Amino acid sequence: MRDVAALAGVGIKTVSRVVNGEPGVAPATAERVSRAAQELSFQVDMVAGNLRRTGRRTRSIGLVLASVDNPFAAAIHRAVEDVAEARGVAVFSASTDEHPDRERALVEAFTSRRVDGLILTSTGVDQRYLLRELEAGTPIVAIDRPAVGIDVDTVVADNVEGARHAVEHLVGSGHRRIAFMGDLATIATAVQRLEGFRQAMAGADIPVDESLVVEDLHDEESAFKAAMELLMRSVRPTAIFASQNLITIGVFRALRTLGVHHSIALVGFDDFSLADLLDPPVTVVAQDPFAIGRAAAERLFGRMTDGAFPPQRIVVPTRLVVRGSGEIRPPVARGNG
Amino acid sequence: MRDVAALAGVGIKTVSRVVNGEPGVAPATAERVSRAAQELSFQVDMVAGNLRRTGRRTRSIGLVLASVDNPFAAAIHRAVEDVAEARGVAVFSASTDEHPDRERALVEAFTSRRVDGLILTSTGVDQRYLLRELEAGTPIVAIDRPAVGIDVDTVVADNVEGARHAVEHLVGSGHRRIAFMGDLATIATAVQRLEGFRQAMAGADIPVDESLVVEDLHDEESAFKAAMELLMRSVRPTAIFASQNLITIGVFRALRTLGVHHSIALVGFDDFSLADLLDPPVTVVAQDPFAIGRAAAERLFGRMTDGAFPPQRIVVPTRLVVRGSGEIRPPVARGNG
DNA sequence: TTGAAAGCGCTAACAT
DNA sequence: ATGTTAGCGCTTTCAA
Repeated sequence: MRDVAALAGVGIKTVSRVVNGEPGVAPATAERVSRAAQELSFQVDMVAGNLRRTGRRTRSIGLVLASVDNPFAAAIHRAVEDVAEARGVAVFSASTDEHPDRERALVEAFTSRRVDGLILTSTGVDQRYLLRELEAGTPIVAIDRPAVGIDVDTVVADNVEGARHAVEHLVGSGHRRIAFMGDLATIATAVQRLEGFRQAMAGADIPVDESLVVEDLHDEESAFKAAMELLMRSVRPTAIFASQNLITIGVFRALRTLGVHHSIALVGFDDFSLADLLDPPVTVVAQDPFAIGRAAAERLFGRMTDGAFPPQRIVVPTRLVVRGSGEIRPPVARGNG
Repeated sequence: MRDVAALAGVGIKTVSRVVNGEPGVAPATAERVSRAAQELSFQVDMVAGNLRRTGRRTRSIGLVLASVDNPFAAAIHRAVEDVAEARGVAVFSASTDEHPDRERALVEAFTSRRVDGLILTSTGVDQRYLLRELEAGTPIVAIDRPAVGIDVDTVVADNVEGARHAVEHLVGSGHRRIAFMGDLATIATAVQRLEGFRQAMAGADIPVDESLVVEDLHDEESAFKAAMELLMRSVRPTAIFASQNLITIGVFRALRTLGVHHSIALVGFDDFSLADLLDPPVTVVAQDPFAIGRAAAERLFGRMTDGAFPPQRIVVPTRLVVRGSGEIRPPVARGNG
């Protein structure tokens, strides 16, 4: 920058003004500076600027996801990127794989790089370690799940309502023996979806058979095995509510493997690509990950300019997508099934 | 850091040594410093350190993808992250949507933040604007497609061979009227896959009917429409080779819509989730995006420690996954069909 | 093993 | 409209 200033015959601050598009430079001077910068193929060093910039901003944010390689998270990622890019902000991203230790390490990697804000999919244990950062003025937005022990903006799906809706849908088709297949109980959304399941059952005066409640699944494989086990019992469910993407697919594979995909109903939480082309097409409670990501990013940037109001909780609605698998009716009841 | 030094009663450099785990500090001193750091809840400011650090490293890299919201790119992303994380390096990521302008803007956003390296999915036009950065010592690795006009490490799939293999597979089932449905002709992989298609046809002495070669598709929608048009002609193909993920799905939807999914063969390039559960299950040439991402990241970090050998070209093999749709035989030929 | 001084390249604050 | 000076918080260099 010094060299550019020398070549253009101006002060260094003028160069700074020009390359940053700040006002208060005569067009002719600006032109001269631009030419000199071009000549020397000068590029600003934001790292140096970050050290002194107002508010100590680095124009970067950190995005902590369960895994970048996961369609739900990837859609959020894309939405966040689009909002950030429009503001000239770069995005660091990383994956926790649901490990609290990894979450902390990633957050520290980001905060030590002085990100201007953090969007976090919490692993659900305890986020009080973020208190200092929060007090220091770094905005934080929790997505998909609330953060524990800190009071921050939160953007989540209506997990309880969505799950209740799904189960009510099954009940409406006449099902009473409905199984719940859930994700890790450390994940807040998994717990909430189970709560929605219980609410729907209670609302229909159906006692929950706890042997039909399976938790701590996390991938296709474990869901497949659990569903196979469940479906090979003497008394099996007439419908299954799967609380997550990969679990839905694992359960679907089990239904197909046992040839009962046209006789046992299935509703999944979270939509997935090609669900409509399967046999039967899979009924799901669709989330809107783009809306979640966009809302989170907008909250985050909103906080940066005006941090003086209480944390908000934004609930993004879900939508039941009726496709077929969820409309299969139970076998005609004899007695009190 | 000054405060920590004061509290621990040591020099500032000693604090620096301790928090960075550098050798040459007496255990007792280190302990005292650690305690003081804890007390003041001190966290290093990497941004400040970046200004002076040897080699001007920032311990961050930039990853430019077609879109982070795309299963192929997301898998690459995850693999890159895992390699980087093990080295304490943070990853900036962003999406070009195949726009050269956006690519440049993103690359500049990253280089002005002084990333230690760049992994780039080029939009295929011209990457000579990276020459300066390259000469300045920033390692660059092109993934999925070569970069144009600069000589850098490159990690790609064996597009020509993979496509040829797919088409040979169709020819082996007796097909002669084989359609090619390709991505944007600006994308190098699309061109290479068409080349593989032509090689296979030439190898089997089958003249290519250019009316069956469709290019410039890019998403499900456009592929669906193009396939519908193709399949409603009086003389239609007996088999289709789809050169990309979303195109394969779009074509599949068209086959289903017209009820010809059991009579017209389909092979796709790039595997996708649930391909095995469709009716018929879809035969594909599977790529290995994790291997591509891992190889690219390892090349990148390799360059950082030893940049003195010529750029390498790493070709990650593909694999034909036979599932059903690609094994459908053509109707019995009468005459020279 | 430890510390003092210099300075990375920029931006802020304050002249002019 | 433009320039000057100080200093961001660290790491480097070099001396003790």
